[in-house]
Amino acid sequence: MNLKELSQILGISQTTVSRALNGYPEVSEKTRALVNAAATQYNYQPNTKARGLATGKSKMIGYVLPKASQNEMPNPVFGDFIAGAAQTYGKQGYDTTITLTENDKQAETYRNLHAKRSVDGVIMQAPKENDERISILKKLGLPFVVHGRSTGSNDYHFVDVNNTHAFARATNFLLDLGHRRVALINGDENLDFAIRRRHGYLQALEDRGLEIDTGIMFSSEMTEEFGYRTMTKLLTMQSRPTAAVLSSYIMAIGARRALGENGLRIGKDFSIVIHDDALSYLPNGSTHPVFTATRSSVGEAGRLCAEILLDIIQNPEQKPRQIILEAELVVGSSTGPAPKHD
Amino acid sequence: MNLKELSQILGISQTTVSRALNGYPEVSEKTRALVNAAATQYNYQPNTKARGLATGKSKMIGYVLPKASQNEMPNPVFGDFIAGAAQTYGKQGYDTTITLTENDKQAETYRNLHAKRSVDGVIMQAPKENDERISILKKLGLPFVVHGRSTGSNDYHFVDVNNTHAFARATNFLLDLGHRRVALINGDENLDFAIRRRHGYLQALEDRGLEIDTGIMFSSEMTEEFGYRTMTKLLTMQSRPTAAVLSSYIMAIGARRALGENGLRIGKDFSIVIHDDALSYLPNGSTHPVFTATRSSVGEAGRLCAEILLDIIQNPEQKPRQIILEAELVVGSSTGPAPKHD
DNA sequence: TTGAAAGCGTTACCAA
DNA sequence: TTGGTAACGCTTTCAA
Repeated sequence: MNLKELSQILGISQTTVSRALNGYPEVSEKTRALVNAAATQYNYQPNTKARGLATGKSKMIGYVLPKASQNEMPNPVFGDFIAGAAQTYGKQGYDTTITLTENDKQAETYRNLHAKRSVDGVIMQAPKENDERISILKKLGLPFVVHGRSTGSNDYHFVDVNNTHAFARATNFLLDLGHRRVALINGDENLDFAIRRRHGYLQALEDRGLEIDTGIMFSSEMTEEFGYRTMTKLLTMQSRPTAAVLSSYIMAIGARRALGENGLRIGKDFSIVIHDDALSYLPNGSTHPVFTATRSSVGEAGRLCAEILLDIIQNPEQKPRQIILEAELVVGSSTGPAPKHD
Repeated sequence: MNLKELSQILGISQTTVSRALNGYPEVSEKTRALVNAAATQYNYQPNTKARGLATGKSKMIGYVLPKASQNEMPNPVFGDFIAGAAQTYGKQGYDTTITLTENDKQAETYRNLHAKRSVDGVIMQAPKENDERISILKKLGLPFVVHGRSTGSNDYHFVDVNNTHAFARATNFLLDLGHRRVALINGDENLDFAIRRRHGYLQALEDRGLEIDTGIMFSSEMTEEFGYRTMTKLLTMQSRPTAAVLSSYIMAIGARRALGENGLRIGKDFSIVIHDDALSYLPNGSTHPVFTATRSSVGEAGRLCAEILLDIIQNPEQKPRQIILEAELVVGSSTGPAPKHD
């Protein structure tokens, strides 16, 4: 069923039918009622492409995912993120499209997306320092919102978590318990968020005048395996740490395994604090000893990104909206005082 | 840059330019070269909507996700699934669109997607028994491939894992070790895959004439929490099982925690076999003791679904292609013989 | 308040 | 081998 057919059935011009359906005020209530009834009856829905062509808008939001991060992106974090956003889009009649691309072809992908006019705006994720994608999007004039921040430029819209603060607090939490050697098990420090987390960790140590030991600071792709290997390594050190701050729940699972294998009990022999952006697989009211976690809701971030993006699509030329969310501190049962050690 | 502008620059008609770009044979090599050069130079990309309108194809594949399954879908499994597929789409110039919808409005969403002509085909996931979505998609004439199967009808394209076999084998594996009371910790048995897994488990027990005890068979949403609670419950039973088959890795993490808290060692005091569709966060060559796992690659399934879908979009009226993948059996180090018990 | 017609950027048909 | 033109299905301008 298309407009032409519908208007013929009704014996009214396409113009009027279109106007009635789109809520133009100049349509008489009588015809509007007629038209709406018929539209419902025949389940008429305007052809997306035709409408888009006529209006110059595609009503589509793009997400570009680099293939290289297949282990990183299509994980619970990304799922939560896009789920939070999709809801907002849906309400305003926008759809979501995902494009997978080579890691080094992201810029090109954005360019093409724009050239083909297939999206009205995009969300950019996982920025690096001085991320080139930002300048390209700016040059293209394609509306975009960044999830995260890219140190280096400042005039773009973003939603980020206060990673620095979250990690400073997490580290302080352990220092307050009396720990003096606290390890850092961080995500890939090519990414901006991991750099900030590191800063927070270092800041907390420096504030107390504690010595920095890069030998107990680790950074890599956030996998269970990396958590396991790193914790195993930590435990064999001669002057071994008594606590650690971890950059994701999945790494913590690996770390926990390593502790278990070495007969160490969490909170007794070794304390950890985990930061995770999602923790979505842990339902509320969980009996899980989350140890001590700082958690940020990536779903919330996704929703905020979506709202800002739709707003700037509809009225551009706003000055950058920049939102920094505070991570929530969840104190569980398993982080005890510093064990006596060495 | 659009066709008109490009053709004016070249001093050639739009028709010819379009033909050159689309590889029509009747274009002279000279003009084709000219056109291609100019297209590259100006980064001309045909407007998706205009092309779609003219050709009647949208070059879009739809994924409809029910909100209710926010804990279920936007998880590693879904991520892997869509990542595998997106690659195939990309190669053939298709894009992917995701629509989030209320759980009970999925049928409506498919209908609208079709009415708006915004997709050429869809992938359907997580079928129930006699899933109504299948009959609706058939009625609409919208090409679709199901990831999984829906007992009840048979004339549709699908890619599924042999869940029955995987679980029969997993159970037999434990029975072969001497276990006689093997528990089942399954996913939500409203879903077809979980029903099949249950069948496989029961089959293995029946084949040996063992008694079925529904008191040690559990089914719910697959979360760590459920794994923890269930295992805890199992361990307090007076005639407690000595082994269990688990329906996902995330539940196994919870189960492992329960075992640890009760001082039981996996493979010594209690054996488990895990089935998981993804295990993507466990890199290859992992030192992780996957215990014993049967694993199926959901990425592979995603790719196959994508290939079939593109094929039936291009030439419909094929008889149903139905692929059943065998899960891989990964034997780790931690599943020991049946512990002496009671 | 309604309608005719132009226009959005392609592809595809028919002539040349 | 090339070009003019209709058609895709909608919105929007202009007239009535």
